[in-house]
Amino acid sequence: MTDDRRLAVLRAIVEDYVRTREPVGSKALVERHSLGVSPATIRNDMAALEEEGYIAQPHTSAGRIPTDLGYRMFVDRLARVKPLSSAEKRAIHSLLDAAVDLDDVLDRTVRLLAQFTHQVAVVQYPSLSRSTVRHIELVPLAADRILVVLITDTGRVEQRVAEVGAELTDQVLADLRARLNTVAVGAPLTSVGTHAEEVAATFPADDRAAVGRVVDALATTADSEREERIVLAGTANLARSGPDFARSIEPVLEALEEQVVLLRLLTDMAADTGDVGVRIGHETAYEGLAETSLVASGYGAPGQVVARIGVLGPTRMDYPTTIGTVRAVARYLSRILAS
Amino acid sequence: MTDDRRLAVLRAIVEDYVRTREPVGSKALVERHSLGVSPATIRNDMAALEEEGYIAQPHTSAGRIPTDLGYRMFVDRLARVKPLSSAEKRAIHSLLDAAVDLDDVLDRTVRLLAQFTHQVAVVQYPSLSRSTVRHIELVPLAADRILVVLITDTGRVEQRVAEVGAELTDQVLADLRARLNTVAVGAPLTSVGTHAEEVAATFPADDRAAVGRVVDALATTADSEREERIVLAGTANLARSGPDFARSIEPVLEALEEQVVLLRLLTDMAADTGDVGVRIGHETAYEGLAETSLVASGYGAPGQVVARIGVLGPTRMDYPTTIGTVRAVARYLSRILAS
DNA sequence: CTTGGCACTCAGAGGAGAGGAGTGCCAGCC
DNA sequence: GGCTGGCACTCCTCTCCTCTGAGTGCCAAG
Repeated sequence: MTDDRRLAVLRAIVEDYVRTREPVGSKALVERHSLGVSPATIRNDMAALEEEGYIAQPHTSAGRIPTDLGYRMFVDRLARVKPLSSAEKRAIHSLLDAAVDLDDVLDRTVRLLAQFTHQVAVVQYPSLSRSTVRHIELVPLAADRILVVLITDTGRVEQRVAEVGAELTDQVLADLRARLNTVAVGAPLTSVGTHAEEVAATFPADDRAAVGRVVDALATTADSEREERIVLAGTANLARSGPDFARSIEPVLEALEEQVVLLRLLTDMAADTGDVGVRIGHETAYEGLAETSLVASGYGAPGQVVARIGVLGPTRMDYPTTIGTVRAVARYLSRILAS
Repeated sequence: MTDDRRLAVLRAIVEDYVRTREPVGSKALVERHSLGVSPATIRNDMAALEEEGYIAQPHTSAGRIPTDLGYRMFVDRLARVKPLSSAEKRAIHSLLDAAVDLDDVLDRTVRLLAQFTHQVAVVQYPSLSRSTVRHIELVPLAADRILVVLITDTGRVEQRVAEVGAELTDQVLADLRARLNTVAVGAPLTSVGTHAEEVAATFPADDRAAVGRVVDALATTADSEREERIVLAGTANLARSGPDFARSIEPVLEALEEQVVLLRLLTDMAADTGDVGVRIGHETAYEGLAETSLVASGYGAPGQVVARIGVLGPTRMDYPTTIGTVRAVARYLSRILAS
């Protein structure tokens, strides 16, 4: 028994199961794939694959189903990523090029991804922690209310209103604005807090308190942890995934609302490399996603991942196409943002 | 047969059905509610109620189920709105008071509403069309890119980047900013476009094109139609609604993604009055929501609805508590925003 | 108008049985 | 040694059937 054939069998099982959603048996396998051997031989291979944990039987006298490990093997060694159709490529171009700002780009992207993959799409906003400051603006709304606006190099615009007990003259405000920008522009957001406090310290005691409030607001705005955001689309696709997945949909919806879970997952994977990563079933280490896989990729400047996009669906998804789509969309998104 | 009793029967049917999710029969009715008559009498009433379209039978030899019309009657004439528990009131206070800005307030509100009602909660952002301008800010990002920020009296902050072909000197920009604010502050957003164009026309021809770009960006930002936003929470509650509702969940999720549908619904109802309104089943006039009801209320200054919040759930929901909750949360939200 | 009685209907539960897909194993063959 | 056909076995699934019981509509009497 050659190892090659056993892997071919595994691949065939995964492909057939993904297509039919039914356990696949030895006879059906030889019929659909030209493996050149008899069902009995395949049965031996299957027994071995089961022994090694790549496939499993729902019950005796049923065909085999890939396990998480089986999918893992498939993804790592057997799958050949499918490129996008040219119609899809055109759709990406025409849709994303028409976007007017960051919000719009990400919104269109996530919808596109959901539509292409027929699954739930996730887009993470460019992480504040890896961004640098492009500009800080202070806008007086009333004598004692200042709107603090923070603009990053990735195009994100964050704002917050600071209630500054005392009054701040336009003079002081202009001064503060100028100095903040001098110090902070180009610096990573993570350092904004300390930079800003240093600036605040140089102000006369009279204004110290009010300036402090403004600086606090700026610091919270720049606090990356709190401000991680994600956008979803295609949740209805979950319900369309078929009756076999119906049970799982509630916990998945829950996980989607608990954005924390998703964020941690996205951050964990593909943190290292910018390319597409896959988390299969239990690998997500989250109970609610035990029957779900996440295909995600970083995006941003080459070699510098600013955030991630991904697709969430049943473990029995079509990995080759999904991976291809996620990769293509991530690349195009990166290109758009770079311009 | 008195009309009173027939209505009492209808109320009993609705209440029991909502509680048990099973068709309710004449015998069970007299047992659970002290109606003082025999099952046979009730049967006559039920036949009449069915004749009038308030209840229906899933099949012969099953109990009765309220129709949309039955629920409508229940809501309009039979239900007594249930006030919030004091624990819930405390929860509202402690949670919403801790919010830091509009985004945060609405986010907390929608989560709260979902948690209280165990259904899908919707919050619409304060409509731009009914807001007035509090401030306009122009921030140069680069020589030819201007960030246009628009702040409304309802606390919304909208921004957009304008690519202004030519360069704009700080001088011109400051001038433009000052004049725009002079003209637009306090004016309704709907008039911002025309105001801004008038201002632009007064600039020297050299800058006219660049200024025009900025003004365009401002106008789109103020374009209310495009910028209606809603926030959702509790979609997982849909899946928790029980197996009888499982079929309906996919179209509902779809409707939720098609925010347009929801927006139209919200706008249509309670447009007139600020109080709680209810759309039941087919009354939503949207196929996907045929088995769903929407309970919504306006919020904002008294008599002046700036936007709406609501709850979406199976037609067989507990209307008295849901209405009570939505009303209470809407009122509290209004109070928070007024301060 | 209300009521008890009664015949009738029909969904749903439960069980029996047939069918069939799929398996594991073994003995023979290349 | 690996491959193959044959074969007995397992057990899920589907279908059909029956039976039960809740619930009804109607009627005649109170």
